[in-house]
Amino acid sequence: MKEGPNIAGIAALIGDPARANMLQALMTGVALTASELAQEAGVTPQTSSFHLGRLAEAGLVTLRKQGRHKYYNLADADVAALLEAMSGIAMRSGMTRVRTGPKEPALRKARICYNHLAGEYGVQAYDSLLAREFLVEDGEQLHLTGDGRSFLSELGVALPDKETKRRPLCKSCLDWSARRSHLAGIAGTSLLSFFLEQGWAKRVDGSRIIEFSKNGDSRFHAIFSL
Amino acid sequence: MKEGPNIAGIAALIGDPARANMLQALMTGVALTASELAQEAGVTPQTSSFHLGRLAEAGLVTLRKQGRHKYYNLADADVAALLEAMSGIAMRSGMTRVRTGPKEPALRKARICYNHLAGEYGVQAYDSLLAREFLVEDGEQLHLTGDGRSFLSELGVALPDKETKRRPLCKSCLDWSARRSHLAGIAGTSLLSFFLEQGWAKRVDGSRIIEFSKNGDSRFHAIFSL
DNA sequence: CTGTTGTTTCGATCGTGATCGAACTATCAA
DNA sequence: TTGATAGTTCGATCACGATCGAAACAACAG
Repeated sequence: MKEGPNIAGIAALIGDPARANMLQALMTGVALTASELAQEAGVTPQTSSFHLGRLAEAGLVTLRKQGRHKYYNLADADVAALLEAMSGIAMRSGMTRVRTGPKEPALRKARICYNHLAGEYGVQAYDSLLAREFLVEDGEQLHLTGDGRSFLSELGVALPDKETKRRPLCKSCLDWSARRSHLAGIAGTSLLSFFLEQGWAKRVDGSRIIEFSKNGDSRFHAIFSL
Repeated sequence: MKEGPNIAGIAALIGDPARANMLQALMTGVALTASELAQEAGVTPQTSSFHLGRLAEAGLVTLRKQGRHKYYNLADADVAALLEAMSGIAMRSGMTRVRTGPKEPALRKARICYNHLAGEYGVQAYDSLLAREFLVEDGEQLHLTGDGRSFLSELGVALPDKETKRRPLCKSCLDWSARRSHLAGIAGTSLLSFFLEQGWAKRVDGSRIIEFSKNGDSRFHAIFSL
């Protein structure tokens, strides 16, 4: 009897602890199999299967089968952004899990968000590109300028020739820790890949933490100074 | 055993149909009493009280008592933004309520989001202010320029002298229908009030729809042209 | 003081949905 | 073929949380 989209539906979906754990695990950006996600959520494979079915049905995750495995991913950067936003509100509501480990500071510094770089490093890169007008904001639209394109290319960051509407080259994503935007979209993904390939940074075990080496850190700040 | 904020907590909170209805009702920006919200959600006052207690505890809503009434509001523009983002995903997931009424087009055109203007009109105003550099983006920060301030003042929009960190003058809010940003913050609130006071637009019953009069429409487009 | 209305607390009920055991279907490796 | 691993479907269980009746408390109007 009420107008509007069914908020409660997706919220209830994310509201289950097992599913929430799965989604958070997928925030690392890596594709995970059903059983890995079961492990991650602390449930048996059957229940995992049940939950993943619901998540896929709602379009929150996508899957591609490969042999006898099914690899799951977050459906979209939008979904990732939603989860980030929710993290932000959960944070300040004091609804942190009891054990707020020592990992958290590291998470604030640099972490992976779906498939791009977030945290202080992510925000700094974003602001730096913006300041030099390598990146321009136009409403919510975000565009890479000609200068910006050549800048990244010379650096060695791989970029596709042209962008489509479905997969925008640049996109801003809200950050729960810094309360600022950072770079998402294809360019964001490529940039993170670049850092990892150069060995300037690497992932920490199965968490979302990105750790910069001493060398990588100075390189990063040289390139993305303000 | 897991790091990070408890996403599942707030999601579960929003996931209950009754609470979701309440929150959506509060998206109109008006303060509502506990019994009005009970009506809105289709539950008895007791259950309403129960739910509101939980929502307030989690910091999703705030309340101020006035006599024997308790007026509830969304806690924050951030909460409103989260609900908007969720609407967006619920939309495209095809999780709309069975009866997708004729209201929806009107909602896309212009609607109230917490306490500011959203929809096509909101986006246009935002873009227009940005194009004339009355508004500048700086990361996620948003600033009103001197020109912008005098522009709005001359128009007749009331603005406070200075902004605090807690209540920023300008803020961008993501739009589920247009997938763009629109203006939130104090300036956004004042702007909407201005439209309503001038009689250029008015609310439709208890919904989120904002309806512009023929005169108001032409005035609006004259001011916020692109 | 006695009514009326708004809101809350308590207790009991009841339904929905998460969970797992068991059995079943795929895919691959010998 | 046999065996092993990944994933699913079915059915039954079980707990949590939403719900409401009854009764209390709070704020007002006579």
